[in-house]
Amino acid sequence: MKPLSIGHVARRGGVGVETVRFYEREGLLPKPTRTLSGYRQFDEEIIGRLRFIRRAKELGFTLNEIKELLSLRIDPSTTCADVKVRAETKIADIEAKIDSLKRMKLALVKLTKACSGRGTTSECPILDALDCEEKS
Amino acid sequence: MKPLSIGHVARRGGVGVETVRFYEREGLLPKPTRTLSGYRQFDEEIIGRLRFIRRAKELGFTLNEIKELLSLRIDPSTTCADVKVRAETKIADIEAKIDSLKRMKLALVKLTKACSGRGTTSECPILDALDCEEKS
DNA sequence: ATCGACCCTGTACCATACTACAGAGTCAAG
DNA sequence: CTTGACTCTGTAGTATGGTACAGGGTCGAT
Repeated sequence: MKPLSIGHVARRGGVGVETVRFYEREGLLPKPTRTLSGYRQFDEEIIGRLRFIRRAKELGFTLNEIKELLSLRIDPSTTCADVKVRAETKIADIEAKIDSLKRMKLALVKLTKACSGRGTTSECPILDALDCEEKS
Repeated sequence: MKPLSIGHVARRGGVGVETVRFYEREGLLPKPTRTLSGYRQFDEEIIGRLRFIRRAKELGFTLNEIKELLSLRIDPSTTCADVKVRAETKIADIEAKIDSLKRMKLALVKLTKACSGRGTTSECPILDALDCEEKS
């Protein structure tokens, strides 16, 4: 296998060159070997790793969580169950976010329903609700 | 009305002193008058404004959006309908976020269902799915 | 030999919403 | 008059996930 330049792996992994260097700094990618002139030399599997990162990001994992997933995979003593736990934790996180957003939405919907859409801002129930007079 | 110190409005508004100064810098609060020695002098209504900001944040508005809401309220030519449009836009934003999170969750649930939780990471369907072999 | 495309490091910057100082001045109570 | 609580400005740091240079060096083709 001939080594690939950073530009190559970036293109094929669907990220920018700067992003590859950023991931390397952050420990998501191993330190690659270098040519005599200092150029990074990657091999094919790094492209898979970049795609892994992209997919995990799409699933809502942060870079730190992805780093953990990657280290789980590398450590031979971890089991499939360990990975499953991470995924389940992430599902719970996502559910909590969804609930919170639903509550926000409900509150806003209530406000817009109360609002006729007519008149000036001085009689706007939306702003009034946010105002929440100190009197109370 | 006697003027209030920054510490007072911060406590009563439910935020920190630094946050009040930050909001002032960001244009969410008007520049207060000062004592001869340079201390800020707020009046009661600022506490309401701080609560307005807190509530709007809870509803998912960013500080920039809140700044707009506040300026809408101040500008006498804007109508209640203008505010309603902002609220409806925010509802649509929130719905989009919820949908995106639901898709993430679904994908993760599928993966965890495929995963027996037994065996080593080399046979983990979750990691495999993220891997997405280059062969394909 | 020269040109453009690529690569290197290091630093600074984007948005978001604060938070944490340092180092100084002020105010009110005892 | 001292002490402690409070305030001031200005700067820098937090986490997140990068992006954008500047100012160089290198590689391959012509």
